[in-house]
Amino acid sequence: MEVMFERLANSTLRSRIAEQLRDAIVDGTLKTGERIVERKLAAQFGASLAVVREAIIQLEAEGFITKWPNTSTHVIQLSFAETEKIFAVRKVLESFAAEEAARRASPQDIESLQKLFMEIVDAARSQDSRKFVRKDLSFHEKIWQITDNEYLQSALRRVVVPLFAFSSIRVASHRSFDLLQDANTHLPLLNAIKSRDPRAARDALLSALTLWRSETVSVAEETSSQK
Amino acid sequence: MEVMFERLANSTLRSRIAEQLRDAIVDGTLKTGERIVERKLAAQFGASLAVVREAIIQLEAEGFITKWPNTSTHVIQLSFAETEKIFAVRKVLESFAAEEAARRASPQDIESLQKLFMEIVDAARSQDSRKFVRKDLSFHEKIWQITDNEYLQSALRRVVVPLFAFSSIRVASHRSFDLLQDANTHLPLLNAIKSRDPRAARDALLSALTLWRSETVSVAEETSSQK
DNA sequence: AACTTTATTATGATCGATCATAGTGAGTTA
DNA sequence: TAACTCACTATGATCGATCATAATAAAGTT
Repeated sequence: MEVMFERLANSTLRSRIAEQLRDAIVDGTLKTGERIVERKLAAQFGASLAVVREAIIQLEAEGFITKWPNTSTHVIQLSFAETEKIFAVRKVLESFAAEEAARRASPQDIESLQKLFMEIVDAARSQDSRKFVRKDLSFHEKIWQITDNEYLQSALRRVVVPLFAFSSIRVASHRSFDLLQDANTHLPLLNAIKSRDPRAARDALLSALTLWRSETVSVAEETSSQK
Repeated sequence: MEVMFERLANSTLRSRIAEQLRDAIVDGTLKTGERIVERKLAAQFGASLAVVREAIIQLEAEGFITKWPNTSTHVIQLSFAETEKIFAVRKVLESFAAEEAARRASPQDIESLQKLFMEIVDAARSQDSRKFVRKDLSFHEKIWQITDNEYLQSALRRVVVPLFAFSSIRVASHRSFDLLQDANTHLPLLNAIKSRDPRAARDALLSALTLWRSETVSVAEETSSQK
């Protein structure tokens, strides 16, 4: 008899450390611009400096961390201008992803998108901002995944995910009313994908992006002033 | 008196090792799919295992190297399907970059693009395939750089540069006739940017891409058969 | 002979220690 | 007081050694 087992957790120590750090940055546990001290992290993880450094180097290449050689290491800090540039790229990439997703989504895909959407709404209702940001990101990542194009996914991850580090700041400072409203900005996109309409998906994504952009940019302006 | 000095070369050992490896992969010195043994590299570079590993991890995140945890490390090997996916993303990203470059190119930018184009032609004439590939890539990178959008640049690097590892295979196996012809496929794009016509730049890029795609894909088909 | 089990080895993963740099602050000189 | 020099310290960069895994070869079992 063939029993099904869950895939084992990320094998190497490095990848697990990288994952934890990435999550912490995305959900705001590690704040934008915050200094990272390799030795401290190593002590916290109970791991050697070497693995932690390897994880950090990986995250640097993924765009979450900035290293100043021989000086210091920080969580990325996006300026206003940088945020604008990211959104310019995001527009191009994610609208393509939305189109593709609308073309290729299977019933299961749509089901799990639907589920993720409801989890976003739940998180909004319960004012759990960390969960909100994580589910929000999961929703987007699911769309990227539906495209079945790993390169599109990885480019989007590289470019878009760091933005969520800002989201978590914004989101944490708002009231539940705003969260719910924000959650609902995902609905038109979800519906367009449901009805497998690439054009509509593209349009829905683009108009939602305009909204998200202005929200994010305003946070970037505030935080960048603290140098 | 104030003397001008050149910026010193890449500071850290790791970054220099990463750079050398990247170049070697791009110009075909390290072949597609080839196994990489960390210890051997460390010995060759006269450096410790740790730094070499750090460089490798960085290059993995950049898409040049694949690590099989606890098993082995290889230069990327793109399958036919993967190449197709990359070109789908490249189309979206690089056409945007071409547009932007046409909008923003300064006279100096255009001059150095022109220069790079001539260097491509030179390399083609002298049948120096390594140089050809490197200059070809430099030409594209220059365009990306003109966009003044680091995120667009890094996404393009991540997605497109690994393709050049294939180019070097293709290019090395052809006769000079083809190299020259290939060099000239860049001309319409150059001209469109020169005349600052975003629309034309986009079109030129897209039609050249169709060509490059079919060339690259054919190599991917050959090499992927070797497992 | 075919198949399983057990050394052996190659090599990736991790560690603890050391080196090197850049920022800090005490001391020194003008 | 200001500016410069020089330890000192924090911490990133690098190293050499060891651990752990997976592929391979050898030995054993049926």
